[in-house]
Amino acid sequence: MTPRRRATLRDIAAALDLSVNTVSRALAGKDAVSEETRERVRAEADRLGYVPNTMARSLVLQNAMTIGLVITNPSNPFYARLISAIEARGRVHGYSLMLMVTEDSADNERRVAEELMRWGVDGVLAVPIQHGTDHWERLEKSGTPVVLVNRDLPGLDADLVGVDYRDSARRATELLVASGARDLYLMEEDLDISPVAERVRGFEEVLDEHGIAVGYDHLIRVPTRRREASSQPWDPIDAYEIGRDLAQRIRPGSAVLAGNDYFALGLYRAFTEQGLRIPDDVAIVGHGDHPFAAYLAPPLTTVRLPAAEVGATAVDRLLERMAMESTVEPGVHGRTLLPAEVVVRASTREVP
Amino acid sequence: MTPRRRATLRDIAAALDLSVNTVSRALAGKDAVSEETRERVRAEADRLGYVPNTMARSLVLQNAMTIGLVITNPSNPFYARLISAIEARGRVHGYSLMLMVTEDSADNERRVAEELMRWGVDGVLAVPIQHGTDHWERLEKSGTPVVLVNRDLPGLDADLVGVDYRDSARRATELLVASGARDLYLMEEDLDISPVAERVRGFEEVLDEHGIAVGYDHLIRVPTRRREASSQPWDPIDAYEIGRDLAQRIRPGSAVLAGNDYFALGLYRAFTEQGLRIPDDVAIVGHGDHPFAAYLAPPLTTVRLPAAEVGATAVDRLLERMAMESTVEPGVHGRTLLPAEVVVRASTREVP
DNA sequence: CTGAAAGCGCTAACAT
DNA sequence: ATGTTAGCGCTTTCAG
Repeated sequence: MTPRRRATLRDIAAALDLSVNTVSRALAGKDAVSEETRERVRAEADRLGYVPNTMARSLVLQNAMTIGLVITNPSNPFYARLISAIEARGRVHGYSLMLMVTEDSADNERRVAEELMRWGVDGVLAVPIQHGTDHWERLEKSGTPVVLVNRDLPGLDADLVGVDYRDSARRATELLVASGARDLYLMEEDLDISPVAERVRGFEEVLDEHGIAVGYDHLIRVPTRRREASSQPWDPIDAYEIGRDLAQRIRPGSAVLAGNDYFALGLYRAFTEQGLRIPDDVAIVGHGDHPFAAYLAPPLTTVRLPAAEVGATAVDRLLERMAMESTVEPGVHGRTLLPAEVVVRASTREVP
Repeated sequence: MTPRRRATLRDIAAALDLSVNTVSRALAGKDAVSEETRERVRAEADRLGYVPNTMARSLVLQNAMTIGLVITNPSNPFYARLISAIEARGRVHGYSLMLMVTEDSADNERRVAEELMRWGVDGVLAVPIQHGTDHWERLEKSGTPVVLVNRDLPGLDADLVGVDYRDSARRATELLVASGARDLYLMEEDLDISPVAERVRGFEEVLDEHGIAVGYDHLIRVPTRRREASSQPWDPIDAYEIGRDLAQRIRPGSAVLAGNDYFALGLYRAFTEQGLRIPDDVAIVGHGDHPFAAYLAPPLTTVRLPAAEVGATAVDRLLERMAMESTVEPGVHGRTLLPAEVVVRASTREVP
């Protein structure tokens, strides 16, 4: 099989003794072409296995029909679902997806932002790390709208579509307090990102409202492991080790709100090993509602994140921005926070 | 901020009163340019925020510097890790990733194959479904090499990089037999794909070698749920329901080999609820070594899949094919199966 | 060392 | 209804 060159409009034109232009219009379904010609063109295109060249088309049309997605780690189930949702919604509108993975590295992020510029993608969806805004600004200034997803980036004037983590933390904390917990812990990844900050805020607000003192050790930051590419997003081992210490000094009827279900997983093991009963001795609430959450013993109460909605909404927002083109006025960017739902299962005590 | 047009070579040339050509060579680092000119060009490019236009470049160079990745579902943790690994390895070689999601739909697969042709990607990595080979063949015939990943596709003359599931099933089954199980079940998704077929083969081979009869009901096919986009890859509920029935008729000292860890998860709950003890009454082995596996009670014995290696190897193989270009001889495609490792934990009985 | 010309494959004026 | 011309941004002969 000779890997032959792809057929072009010119090939069709030559075979039919027409101009390239006519062939183009015939195939594009424009009006100024006789039905007969159109048919002949279609037939010849079929015969030649003609496939339009998107790059050439994009070059002249000045639109890439592509959106860039910058994500930290596809192995995080939330981001995996986000990718699916974004790809699906993009395709509906005829857009292809260029995927860039940063692994939470600042260098990577700069590099991929640059690469996206080179490609001239029509818009960018990004889960940003917290190291500088200039590469995103350059993108925006060159006319490529950027929509932040899940994580906010203070200092950058861009749209955001995310989850209302402050509210989810509030509701989870309320649940814990209502079920009798007076000794509450919040376990979060030691990363300076808005979802963590928002959850801390919601958590502390509720404790404050109930007049519950927040001790210096009630905010547990789990050190972020250096992770290799394609690794798991979090390793429950960290939470497990912390949980073992915690089990020693924890008082009966306390509770832990975990920033993700993997932490909860580690805590389950740590507490169980130490003879603590869930939820009688310690109540636990996770975040993410990963598939395993409902199957733990006891089933984990957790916060279900609206991944599909966030993805679809982010694409829609980006499309709106793209439609606005040059008419972008600074300062009008919106933040959309979608509500998360607390799924009550058996790792929390009944509310009387 | 006026979303100004991106600066082009021509802008630089005009500003410096040079030809576009000279600017191009200066920036490309070609020799035939004086150091002084080169410096001036660089400075002006910087000043203008010049970013080369990859599309234009690709159009003339006839290479897209892009590889297409066609995957069924990013929410499958194995595929999520594959995506990371492929993206990382591709980037090392200067390639960007165009991601297409099929959700195991034949229509989607045809559509994305077509789209990849339009883009003129330099190569394609695909986790294929089992519905026709012609769209992949068209890709190959147009000069775009295709490397199959994880799943084989009989009838298509293409390279494959995957996991040696027959071997993993063999080893898992051997372990089960060695630990005393005589009543063995294999639980697999009801999908006609090579990984399942290979595991069935390995499973039956070993039983056969040990003179253990395989009953008609020892191969449990779990019906594939119609799943929405961005959903979980498998819902443990299916395995749970089947497990409840199974618990009724299972004999002491039996064992189940599950095609994925989610099935194992459902079985854990079903068996535990029915008062069966793991591994004493039933031993269980999963596939995937998902993060939760080590944290179940008891910790799950499972097969760890070499996702990162498969991804990296697939990219390397694709790059080799791309280098061969037109010198492709049919029939020389290779199948590379990477070994998986059985991680023995506590859901299987000790081997005496 | 630099420039002029041609062309990648396609679309959009502007003819005819 | 069809053809001609021009050009998207870049690289590559080939001259000078």
